[in-house]
Amino acid sequence: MLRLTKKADYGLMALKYLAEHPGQASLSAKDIAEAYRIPPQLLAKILQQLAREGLLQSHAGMNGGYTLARTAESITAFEVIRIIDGPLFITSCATESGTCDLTSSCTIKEPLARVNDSISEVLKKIRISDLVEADPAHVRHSSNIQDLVTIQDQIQDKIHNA
Amino acid sequence: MLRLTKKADYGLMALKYLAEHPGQASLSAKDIAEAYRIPPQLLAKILQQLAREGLLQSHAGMNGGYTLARTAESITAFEVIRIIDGPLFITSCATESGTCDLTSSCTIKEPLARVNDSISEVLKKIRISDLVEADPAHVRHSSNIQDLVTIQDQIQDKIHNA
DNA sequence: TTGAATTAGGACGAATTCAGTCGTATACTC
DNA sequence: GAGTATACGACTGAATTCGTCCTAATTCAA
Repeated sequence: MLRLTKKADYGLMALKYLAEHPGQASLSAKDIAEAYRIPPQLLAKILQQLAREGLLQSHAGMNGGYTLARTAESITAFEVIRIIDGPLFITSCATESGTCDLTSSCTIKEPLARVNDSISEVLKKIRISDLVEADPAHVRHSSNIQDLVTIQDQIQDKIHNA
Repeated sequence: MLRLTKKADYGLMALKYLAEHPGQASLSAKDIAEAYRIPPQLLAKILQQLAREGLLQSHAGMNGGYTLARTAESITAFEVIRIIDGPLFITSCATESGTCDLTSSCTIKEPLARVNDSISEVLKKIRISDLVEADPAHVRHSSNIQDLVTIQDQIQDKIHNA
């Protein structure tokens, strides 16, 4: 099925929310959880992870909470997913270095490693700021996303004409 | 983690194996399972699924087994994965039509739906025949894969120069 | 300085998904 | 009919994911 975990989803949503409310003082896990109806304690742990990895700045105590530690433009979906879900491997046997550590019997992995890379690259192009502007009515005009769509078309054409 | 299930892996491996042995009469699930040290009964079910969906031609009885129902060039990794793992959704709430069926609270989904599309496209470019020629030493010259890599570079450039 | 709000984080359990097995029926070949 | 396969549903155990609970530690403010 190749899907993100809910945690990663929640993490992206939370970062988006923070990016949407830049003026305010820090927002608590509870605030964000209520906004999206996410289990608060679960979200809390996700935010802690993101803070530990330097994506968020945390602030304990009264009126505490989280703020983005970096700009929304500089945080990619790839980073977020990687922090929350761990390294992304499409195959079940690949290692971080890119090769398969099973027996030589599995030779499928080489091309799939490339798929893996492609997915990574796509995710690296998606920034938190892209999520913010992603109002369904206007998303087609979002520059970065549009780039991806365009290039997707190029791929189509290229293969088609091959 | 965003990974394929073992079943999908096994399915791809089996198809690759069949594509590599075109001359022979049909190969049994047991034959293939032994070649890759996969649990035979598990592989059997996977092959049954693929046969049901028209990717394989099955043949019961003595000297029976499976053969590719279509050419290795015409079967894509996307199809295989979809048949085995079901529709591929990167988000946990997306529907087959592409939109999110949760409350409006989750607005992340639009851009991620595009990621989803991108991944699908990449997987559609990988054909079983690509797996066959994917000897590590020569994979870089495999035309189709090379296309992907090249286009990936184009994406890099395009974004970089934006 | 006390108390409420908040982050930090470990331990745990429930729910779901995945992997693999078993048993039985059916089809085909010899 | 015997032997070899596929077909397929039911089931179990393992792994993963999801979510909760509990207990600190931190910070602010009255």
